[in-house]
Amino acid sequence: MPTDEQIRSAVLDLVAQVPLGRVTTYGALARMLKINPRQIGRVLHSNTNPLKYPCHRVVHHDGATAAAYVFGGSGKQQLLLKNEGVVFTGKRVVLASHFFNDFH
DNA sequence: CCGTTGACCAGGC
DNA sequence: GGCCTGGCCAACG
Repeated sequence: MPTDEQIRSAVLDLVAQVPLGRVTTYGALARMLKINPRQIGRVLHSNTNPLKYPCHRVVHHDGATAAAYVFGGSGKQQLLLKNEGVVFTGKRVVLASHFFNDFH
């Protein structure tokens, strides 16, 4: 059994792999690590380190941005993503063209 | 110890 | 797509 510390670093490691202009979802990460999606959110929330881990590239399963993004809310997260060239349809990311799944 | 909460998700309407 | 419901499970008070 992996310790929660291993889980934590595994999540952050995966997030760090998401390239510029691409995104992934909480659920996708959760399935990869065989854990509950809520744990993903917990890890990202308790480890706000935007400089090292691009947590703004993690969105909801439907492409919606995180409501409680620590840096300034979903609006700020959208701004950061748009800044990387991510295309939106209204309030949600176009997952069809930006979803990243080629993890190591 | 226990009820509540929450950076979620899938299914049904 | 939107709204509700139930399930999930660790963290918090």
